[in-house]
Amino acid sequence: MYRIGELSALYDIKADTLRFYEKHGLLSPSSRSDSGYRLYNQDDSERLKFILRAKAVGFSLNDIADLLSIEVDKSNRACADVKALVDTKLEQVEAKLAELQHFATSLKSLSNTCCGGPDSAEHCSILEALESSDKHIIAKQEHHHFSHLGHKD
Amino acid sequence: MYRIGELSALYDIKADTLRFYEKHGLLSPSSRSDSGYRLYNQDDSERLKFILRAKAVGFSLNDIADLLSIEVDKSNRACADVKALVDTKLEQVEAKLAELQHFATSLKSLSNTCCGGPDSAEHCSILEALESSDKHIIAKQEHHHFSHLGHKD
DNA sequence: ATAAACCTTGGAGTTTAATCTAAGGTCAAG
DNA sequence: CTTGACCTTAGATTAAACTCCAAGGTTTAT
Repeated sequence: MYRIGELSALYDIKADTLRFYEKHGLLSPSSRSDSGYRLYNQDDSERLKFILRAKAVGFSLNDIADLLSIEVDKSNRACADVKALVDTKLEQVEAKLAELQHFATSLKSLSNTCCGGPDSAEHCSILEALESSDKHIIAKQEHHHFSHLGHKD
Repeated sequence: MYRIGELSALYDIKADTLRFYEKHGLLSPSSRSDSGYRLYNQDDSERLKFILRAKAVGFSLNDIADLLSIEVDKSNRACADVKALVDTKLEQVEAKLAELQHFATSLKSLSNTCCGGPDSAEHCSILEALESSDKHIIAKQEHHHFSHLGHKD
């Protein structure tokens, strides 16, 4: 069992943030001490980890509440409803994944192209890298027989 | 050349948002009409696309300004500085990618497990799926020896 | 030439997600 | 048995990212 200060320290957030999440229905401590202190158990901690992960990849607290509601009213929802909700979120996640992979490719290409030395960065630009990675994809489609050289997804 | 209303319509955002981005140094129109109307060109439009993509994957406008600054002061920065900045952002992107892949796996497993029918969703939970996908990974790693059980990160 | 639909600015208001403040209760250590 | 670090509540304040409003100028179609 963690008190609010212990759990918040564990995830490097403020105790206030945990109270805020509780007020907004995202995470309630599973019990209270005799004196009213919040007591969080391991499941509560897992749930918090989920919330923080989802937040880190760009979901709003409302989005996260939607996802968590799948658990909360488990037996009150038809499986079809749950599936629809999950599939919608899955589409969002996969769209984000595609964007991020695009970003990662561009950043890598930028990092590799860049001399890394003390010269001016005349040709270093994210936008150029994004453009050239677009072009690279097109080029790859037209020259697929070179695919064994630096194959990327 | 696009006027503010045209560009905002193109990306389904408010004209106010474009003025806000301008005020905060993220995107300025490359020119103005005689009467002072903002005129955005194709490069401006690309830059906006980048901003919206980065936002969608969870970067703050400050983060995005950092990334764009790589372009803005191109020849004023040493290549080494650019490389350091890019590599920092790349680490962030790859951390987000890992989180998202974790999510996508869990959501897929949830979607597959779920009957999708009119029955109650007794066993449908994101948290369970996240847990079980964790366990799955561990199970795979320890598949040949059952000597240690309950190993967790 | 005048309405409708655009645009300008400055400034105020909203939403989301915290974060802080005040006034007090709890608990372990000296 | 008091000091200091913790906790409680309600409510105020902050920061980021918009979003709206008022008062007026511009463009285009009838």
